[in-house]
Amino acid sequence: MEIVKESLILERKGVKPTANRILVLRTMLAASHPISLRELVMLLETMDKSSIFRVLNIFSVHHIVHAIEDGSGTIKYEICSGEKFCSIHDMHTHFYCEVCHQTFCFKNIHIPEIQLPEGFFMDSINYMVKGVCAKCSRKPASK
Amino acid sequence: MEIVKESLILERKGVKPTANRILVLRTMLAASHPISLRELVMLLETMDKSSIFRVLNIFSVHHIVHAIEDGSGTIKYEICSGEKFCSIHDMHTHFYCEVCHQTFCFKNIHIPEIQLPEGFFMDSINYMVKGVCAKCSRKPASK
DNA sequence: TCCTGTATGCAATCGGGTTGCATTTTTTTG
DNA sequence: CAAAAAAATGCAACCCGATTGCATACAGGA
Repeated sequence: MEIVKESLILERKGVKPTANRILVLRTMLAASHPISLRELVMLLETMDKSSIFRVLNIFSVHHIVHAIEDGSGTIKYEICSGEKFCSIHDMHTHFYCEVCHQTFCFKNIHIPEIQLPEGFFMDSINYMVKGVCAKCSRKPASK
Repeated sequence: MEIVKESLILERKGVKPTANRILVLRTMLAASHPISLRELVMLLETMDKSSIFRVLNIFSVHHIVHAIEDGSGTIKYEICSGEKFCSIHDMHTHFYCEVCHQTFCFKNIHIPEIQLPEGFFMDSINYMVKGVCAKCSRKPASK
């Protein structure tokens, strides 16, 4: 329950730990799923959307979070798992439920690797599965 | 070089072959890469954006094209390869070049399958690799 | 304390995607 | 074949997430 846990994370990645940045990081750590800018705006009433946006950008550059596109149209952000940076082997599969519009992390399902053609260099991979999640597939029509 | 090739494709998939739809389909067949609505608007000066948009939607529903999200922020559309519909096994890997902003199809690299957790059902998969393409990696700074 | 660079909030803008509605075109029907 | 109905299209407007310009607030160093 250290108060400064977030500060340490930020400093270790070379980001000055301002109050807002700690706030964003703490909120994202508490969230159990990849989170959108919109959600963060709702959760952080004290912060402006643009400030959150800029914090997320800084976090991305410094490999504190990475963006995932789940096909919902809005970008989701997720805390990087690796200490140094996110390598392919740290990346995992994501699942987007078309019913409840939630994005799930399958942390234990790593992305299968492929062999790229000559001359192509990889920066990141996104393995997105769309469908219906366990909860929504259980209750057919709960509108 | 059959004039009615596109018509046949459309009819086989249950879509009435109007002039505009044939036009869109022909343009997409001619394009060697997944194409965005924006590109289609530029290529098809006679058609309105909303009309192209609606044609693409109809095509999607009838499995003539499918949408892929390459992480560029704009949706790309690609002709379905399968006769009947696009199954997982028809799906292939895509590559988005962060330099030239083009999306490539690796038609011969099929998406490796994963095992979903209990209760999760799959509709579609997107396997997106981001990085630098062969052409852009050859010429370092050609701005 | 003063100065400088960074961080932040506010408001405006941008752009892709989408929709409402009137018009045109096609199909159906008498 | 003409009238009526249905489908397709174009135009303009709208929605909404993402992004930026700018003025202010703040932190750290001289």
